[in-house]
Amino acid sequence: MALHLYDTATRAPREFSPVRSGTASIYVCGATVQGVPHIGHVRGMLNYDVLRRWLLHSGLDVLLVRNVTDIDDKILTKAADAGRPWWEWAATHERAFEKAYEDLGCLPPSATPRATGHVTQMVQLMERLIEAGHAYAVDGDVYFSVKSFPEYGTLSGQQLDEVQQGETPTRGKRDSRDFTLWKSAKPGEPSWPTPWGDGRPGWHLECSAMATNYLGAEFDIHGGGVDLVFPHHENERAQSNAAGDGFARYWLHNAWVTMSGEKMSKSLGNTVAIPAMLERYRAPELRYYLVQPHYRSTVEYSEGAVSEAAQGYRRIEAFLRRAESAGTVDVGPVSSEFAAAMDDDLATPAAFAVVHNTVRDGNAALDGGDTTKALELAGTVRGMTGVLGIDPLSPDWADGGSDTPVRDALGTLVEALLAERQEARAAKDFARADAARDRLVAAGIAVEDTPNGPQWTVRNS
RNA sequence: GGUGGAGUGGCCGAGAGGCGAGGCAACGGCCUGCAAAGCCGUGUACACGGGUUCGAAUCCCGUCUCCACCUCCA
Repeated sequence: MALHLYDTATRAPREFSPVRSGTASIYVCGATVQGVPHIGHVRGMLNYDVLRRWLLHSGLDVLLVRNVTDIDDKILTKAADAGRPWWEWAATHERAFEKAYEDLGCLPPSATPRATGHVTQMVQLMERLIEAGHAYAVDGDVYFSVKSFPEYGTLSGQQLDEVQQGETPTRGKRDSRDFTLWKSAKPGEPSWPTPWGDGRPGWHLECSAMATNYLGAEFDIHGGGVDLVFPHHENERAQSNAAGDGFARYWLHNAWVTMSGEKMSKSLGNTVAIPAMLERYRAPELRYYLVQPHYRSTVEYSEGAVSEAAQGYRRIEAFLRRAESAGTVDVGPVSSEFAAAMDDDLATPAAFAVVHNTVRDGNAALDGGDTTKALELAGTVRGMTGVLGIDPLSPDWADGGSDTPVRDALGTLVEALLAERQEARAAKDFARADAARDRLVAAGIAVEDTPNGPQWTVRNS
């Protein structure tokens, strides 16, 4: 079975076949860098990271472009409120987003273009649109003429006559539904020169210009959150197709993270910031939580659900650690059930079920002394969790070197207490043995007796 | 008003006409000095009311509730 992806434009899964054989090109709408990343932002990007890993695993070369909207009304407003330069505000939050993505194991994009760096491409696109009669300039503003493009609305299923019109009708528009490509300069705001006067980019235009600049006039996949379907992606598609570009062949949209049933968003103030989450959970645990549900299903955030997910991750991790003490665990091939699940529109819930079934079989093999089989199963678990980006044995999650002296010191102390406990156990002085274990547990260290002697781990939550 | 999505066992979360995904929690068993981990076992859930069918959580009709987009949003 070949990979099928659900395409918003056709409302059905379609077999994936790339424009250029051997290469998959993906454009994902990245963040408007105006604030701190929350788990909703990251959830979407994680979904595309899993898609990318699966495409890579399938033998394709993958180009993934994730843009940065670094100029926008909100950035200007918030920076002004904070008394900071707009460009500094944007750069600061861009770094915060980059860090969150990186911390959670997103592979680095092929490019992360910023809107402010692509004004030339935007001007060129507007020139083409104006020439073709799809756009017009009025007093320094440039608008896209919605009526000039009959297919407008087909991506989102909106009927043009039913589209509610914006509350603030801009004068100069020929039709109130026309959308802004370029905004004329206002006093005190940053601006760039164009043939129609100084101004700054409209949101929709920048994505069209950047996507085609890096991926070509026609590329494979355009992704983003469901909220972007209309108007953002509808507008992008209209602009680019009207200008004669084939643009995206598949439109993917990920669902929300909600909290108490409502969309997590800055305006509602119900966000859970990534840095705060990473203080309480390890990155792969949080990633497990966000990647296990299907990408088109809403995830209802709750503290309990995250810690349950963390438990699930630890089950996989514990199996691989057990296997490691029995022999070398190399990354192996994924199972056919896993591949079938991933090919079915990235059915990660089914893929996780396969992983857990394999873990169970692997644990049973270890219990039964069948080391060869156990190591083989552990290898496939690594292969599968690698595709999901949560391989517990991946160097990505290894502790940094900075706290190595601390760990060594801790290890020495723990080993000393464990030695004392072993001594007491050997002497059948179980009260003293348990006292030693209790001291460790109280300090947050779990002790497990294994055929290879006692093992200890720091329990961080 | 238009468009799209959702209501599943104690919890999370899949599935989509028949054989109870998977995880977490719980209980029993094995193992263990005791634990922990692991393995084995235990659950008849699909918003409500009708209908179709040998058979429905899955199809049809109706009802209720919730969410999202149409303004910035992953």
